[in-house]
Amino acid sequence: MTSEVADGSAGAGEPPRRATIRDVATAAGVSRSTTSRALTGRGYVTPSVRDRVRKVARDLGYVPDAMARHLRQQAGHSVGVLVSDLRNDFYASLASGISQQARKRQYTMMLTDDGGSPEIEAEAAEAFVALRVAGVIVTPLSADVTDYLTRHRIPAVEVDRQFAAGACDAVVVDNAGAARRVTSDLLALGHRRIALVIDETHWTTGRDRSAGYEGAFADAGVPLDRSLIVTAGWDVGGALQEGRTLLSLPDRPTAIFAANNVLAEGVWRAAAELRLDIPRDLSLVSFDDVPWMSMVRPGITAVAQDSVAMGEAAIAQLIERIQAPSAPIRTVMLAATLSRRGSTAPPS
Amino acid sequence: MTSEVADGSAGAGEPPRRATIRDVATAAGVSRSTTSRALTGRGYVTPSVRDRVRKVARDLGYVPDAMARHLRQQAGHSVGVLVSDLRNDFYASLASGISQQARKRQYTMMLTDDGGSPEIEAEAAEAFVALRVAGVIVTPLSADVTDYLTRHRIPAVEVDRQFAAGACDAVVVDNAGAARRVTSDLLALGHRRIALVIDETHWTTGRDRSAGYEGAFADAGVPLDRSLIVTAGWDVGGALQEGRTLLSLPDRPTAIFAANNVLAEGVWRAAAELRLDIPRDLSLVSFDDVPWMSMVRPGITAVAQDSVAMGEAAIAQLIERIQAPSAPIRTVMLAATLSRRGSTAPPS
DNA sequence: GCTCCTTCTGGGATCGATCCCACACGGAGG
DNA sequence: CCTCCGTGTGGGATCGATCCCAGAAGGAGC
Repeated sequence: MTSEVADGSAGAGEPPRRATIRDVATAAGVSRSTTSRALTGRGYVTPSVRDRVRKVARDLGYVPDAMARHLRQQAGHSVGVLVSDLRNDFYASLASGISQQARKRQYTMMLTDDGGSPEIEAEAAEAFVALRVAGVIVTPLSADVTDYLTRHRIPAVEVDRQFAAGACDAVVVDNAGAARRVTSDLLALGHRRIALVIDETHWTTGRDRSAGYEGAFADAGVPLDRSLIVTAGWDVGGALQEGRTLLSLPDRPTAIFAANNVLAEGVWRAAAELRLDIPRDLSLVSFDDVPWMSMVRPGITAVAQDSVAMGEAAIAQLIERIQAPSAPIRTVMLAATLSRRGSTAPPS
Repeated sequence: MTSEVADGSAGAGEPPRRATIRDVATAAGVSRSTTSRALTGRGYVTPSVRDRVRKVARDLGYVPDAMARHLRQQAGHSVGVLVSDLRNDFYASLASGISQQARKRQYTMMLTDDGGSPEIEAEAAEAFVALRVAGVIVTPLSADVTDYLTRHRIPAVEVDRQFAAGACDAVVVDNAGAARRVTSDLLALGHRRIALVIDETHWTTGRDRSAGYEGAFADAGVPLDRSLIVTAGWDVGGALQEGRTLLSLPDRPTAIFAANNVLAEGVWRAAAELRLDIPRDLSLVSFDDVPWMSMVRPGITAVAQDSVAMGEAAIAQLIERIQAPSAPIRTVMLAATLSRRGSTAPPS
């Protein structure tokens, strides 16, 4: 970024073609081959020639065409990233972690936000194939994505959710363990009517988190009331709606475990609307520790996933897969930590 | 994404080359030219041939190589996006808006998060040039980026901040007007010691927001105490530190205007630490309305920028620029709205 | 003097898709 | 019968960079 672009002459009308390796070669008085060797550093070049070529390239503002290079080398140097919703703090910081690590490894990142739509997810996957990305990191909405990418020999890593278990590398947190732990804590405080507000229970994160919740009941020998497991979709509005219903029941739950930050926001807003005091009238715990949870009074106890670390782990896994395409498939499970705050108390 | 990838035969060992247009042509029994015309829809093809070619392509799982296509056409179909910090809600939803609009227009998005570092910003710009993106949308850290891109004939649009005024298209909100409005409101409530906590005051957003703040004092004929203008950097920690200092002064301000959501978070946390009651002990207003501001009690009055709309406007502007490279340069200014909540009151 | 090796350079093919151009075919019109 | 035009198809050049290979130049060793 330090040098000037070649600009023909001072006039204004000339076609402002961008400098190619041919221009550099001509200006330096050597062949294209030599120029290429001088710039990439691969192969023999006399030092003096190398320096001259490099200087000329800089003076011309030459930037090699990544398209042409990758076409020839049959391997791109970008990673595709496909997340569900950038406006959700969790995905945003995941993307942020991936972006930083990718850059450190000299990869550029192509990011798409599928908004939870499988059609858009499929389109994005096709775009990644067309662009010949080196690999893809995805928070999948179905098993199709990684299946499709794998058929096209593009390494893929599933993050957060895991659909193609055993068929694709993955980086997840210990959803079941963390869910069991927070539920056990609520049971130990004396709660019995503990609701689970969750997006869905058939897929991976939802399945594991609800399994952990159920497991805690089993551990404690407390019978489970399945009517307290409510699926609330993927937006704050839905969770708000479900929260209102749940908290208006004659025998409303004394505690709620919200399975992610969006659901927690909805439930929290519902409780605020109904003027329920946390934790006196309601204990609330959440998955995904996001900033607002330590700002509201009382703070919300939450399972913290280190999303930046997840992004890093995903990139690391992807790079290994690119370098060793036939190494055994691996699932990395990260531990989750618990941020205890003031949103839980014994039932009154 | 519906079809299978060609897989030679049932065996395992064959080199799994990906299908090219040549394979499609051979399988359909026509030439590459005809195949290209059939698939792109440009030029004459007999309908029966067209359909046959398309079917063959689908059966083979053929996905055209975007690298090769763009190399030939000398024009990429991705837009580069460069934002400061994805973990900040404002930039994340900006990116989200851009992503959605870009996809609608059949562009893919290359996103980089520069973390506030001009070096990374410069690197990213160079990567965009190398990738021959069709255009770039950037929240600039210096005038260099758009200058560099412009020299390389890559259309660029500055969003949020504006460095290269007059040299580059831009989409901004009415920072000065909105800042003046909220400051006037505070003055009208009777506040006189109103602090401004801001990231910096020399660049565009900071300059305009502080100009609005100062303008309101001038309008009201109230003298300004410049010691109450504090620059607090770009992270929550810095703002927290400055907030502590400011709020521990013997004659501490009765109101604070935080110039963005990160600064507001820091100030809010400082006030909470010092057990100051909002709005009784301190009135607080902010720029950037993010979810937590409507969750804490009382809610924080904030200037709301519609970041999704900003993203849309930026893409629209960029596409126009791509289509008309020499049209007059334009700055689009969006209005900001005010979300009034309970965080302000007359000084006690 | 001859071979052999190392160092260095340039020519041309290559990646995959597009697109210009030449040409073939068949029917209409003079 | 010959030309002209519209329709449809294939051959080959092209985009920009890389890389294989041939070969030149120069020094060492026998």
